[in-house]
Amino acid sequence: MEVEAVRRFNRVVTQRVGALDEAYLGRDRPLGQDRVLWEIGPEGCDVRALRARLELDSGYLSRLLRSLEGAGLVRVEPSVGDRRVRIARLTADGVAERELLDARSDQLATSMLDPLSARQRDRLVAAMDEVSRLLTASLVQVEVMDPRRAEAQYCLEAYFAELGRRFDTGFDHTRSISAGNAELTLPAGLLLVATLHAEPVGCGALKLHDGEPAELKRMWVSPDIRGLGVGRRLLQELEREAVAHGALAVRLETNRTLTEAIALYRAQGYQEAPAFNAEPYAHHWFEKSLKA
Amino acid sequence: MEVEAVRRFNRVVTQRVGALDEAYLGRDRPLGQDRVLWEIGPEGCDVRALRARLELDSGYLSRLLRSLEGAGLVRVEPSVGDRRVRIARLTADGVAERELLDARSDQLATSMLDPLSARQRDRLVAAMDEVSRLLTASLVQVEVMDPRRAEAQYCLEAYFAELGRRFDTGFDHTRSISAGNAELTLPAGLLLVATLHAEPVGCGALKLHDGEPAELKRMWVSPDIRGLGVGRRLLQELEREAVAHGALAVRLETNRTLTEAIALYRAQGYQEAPAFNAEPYAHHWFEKSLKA
DNA sequence: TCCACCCTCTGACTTTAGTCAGAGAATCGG
DNA sequence: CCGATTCTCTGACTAAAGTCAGAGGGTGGA
Repeated sequence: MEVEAVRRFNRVVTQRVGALDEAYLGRDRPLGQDRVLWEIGPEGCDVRALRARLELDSGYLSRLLRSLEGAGLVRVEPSVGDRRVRIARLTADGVAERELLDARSDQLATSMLDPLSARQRDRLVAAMDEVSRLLTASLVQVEVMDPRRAEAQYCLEAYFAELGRRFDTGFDHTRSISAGNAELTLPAGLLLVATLHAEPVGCGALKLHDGEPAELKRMWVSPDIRGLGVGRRLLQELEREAVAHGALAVRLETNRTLTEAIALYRAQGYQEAPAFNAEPYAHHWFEKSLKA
Repeated sequence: MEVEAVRRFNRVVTQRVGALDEAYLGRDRPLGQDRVLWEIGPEGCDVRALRARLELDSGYLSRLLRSLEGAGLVRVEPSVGDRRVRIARLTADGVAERELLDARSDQLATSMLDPLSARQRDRLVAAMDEVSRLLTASLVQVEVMDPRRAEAQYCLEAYFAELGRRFDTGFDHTRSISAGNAELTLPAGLLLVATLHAEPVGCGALKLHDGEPAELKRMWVSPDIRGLGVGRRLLQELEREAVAHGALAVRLETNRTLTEAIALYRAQGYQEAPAFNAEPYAHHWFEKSLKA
């Protein structure tokens, strides 16, 4: 049974990784401090970002930083731009401690591989990779988002930038058919954004036309997480939304350089169709019926 | 790099499993209490065993049990056989709570699979299985052990019992060539025992003969963990020990029904040889040179 | 300039986890 | 039956983790 296997996995892994984590890391220092030390990184990091990434209470984090400062591992100084924000930086000692943590993490990893034969090692590493990838994939959340929000804007800009890089002709969005913020807000349309750890990693939009097929726009997935099925999920969610808003079909146009996207559309049942608009950057037009 | 992959795995998994563990379990009750509640099980369990399995301080465990008793989830009563020992049993409420925990663990597992496509799910489950298996394998420890210790005796008895079941003729160890406790203690010989979480899961022994090949005896691996390479590890360790004690070769006899063992010997470079003793239960004799 | 809001910090808590030293019953071996 | 040992429990701690309220500077828009 699938659930059984997952539970067995959870048990074995938390036991193994958890136990070793404690054995190797956080020996001299409480684990909380180590996590902060690690997260600050060699470049330094402002306190606000630390709090967000580690999900710590501001009072608690402040205290942890105070301890690290006391130990001479960290300096906290006001940011230059906004003097409410403070930036934590590692001292030379702090950098050294962090490297020690790094080395210990390596040891930990090695200790998991050591007792195995070369062949088992290869298989374990491959399986771990697979698990990492797929668990990451399962952490991605897809939701309807106001296109004016920062995460949405980030995706749209990344999308345009990528088109600019990939199209033979470059890309000037003022020449292309529009899909502005208003057009991507209900009832005119909507924007889906995929996030991973609250960071935007993909998007896809729909323009709704009463009685006409819905138009699919702005499909983009961050290069960092391609191959995890996020594009497929966005597409399926968009189709669900289209149906929910009364569309009987979806259609879209795309550029010949976007080969993964074209493959995705075909795999999801989209049929190549004659041009239904005059998008100057398009080479292919697709359509899919959404009738049950 | 292998170590990189393992570290990425550790990071992703502790984040994912750890975060969800806390979200789903231990909501009403501290996690320590939940672990105890779970470990007691529907049958009840004596306090000593709980302490060993959860590796808890006796005072601490006692307090946890007191809290659970206070909440009406657990009854602790003296054992009938030995009245120093006390047995913890779940009350009706306790059983219900434990089932709730169980259901939550299932939900947790489901929430990991849910966002994935059927194909990704299959791959994730397969990879998790592989990781569970191989991490379990890497937790197995092999060490020289006094054959009189309980773990050693457990293995030897399990070994005899299995021979009894598998040999066409049954097995009476008084008719077989001996390898008693004294013969498996240095300098006459030695016994290796493999343990997983301090429980014996396999063994293998060596009888040393000055100037003659060492004799390999008592190779056994618990059915629960076959296929994890523990047999191979035992065999390799035995060969190392044989070399360390001056043997230039190892030899062994075996019964035709022990097909996995025979395959293992062949795979590890053992050559079938003429009978070097009159073991009544043997059909095959193997030998391997240990010269560098 | 004023006011609302941000960001970080301190002080004053609570809860969880865990350790250590015995006390007090029960058992076992001789 | 005695003494050593085993098992569990209580009391008295400590450390880590985390929460909450509010103080006190800083910023940015009306």
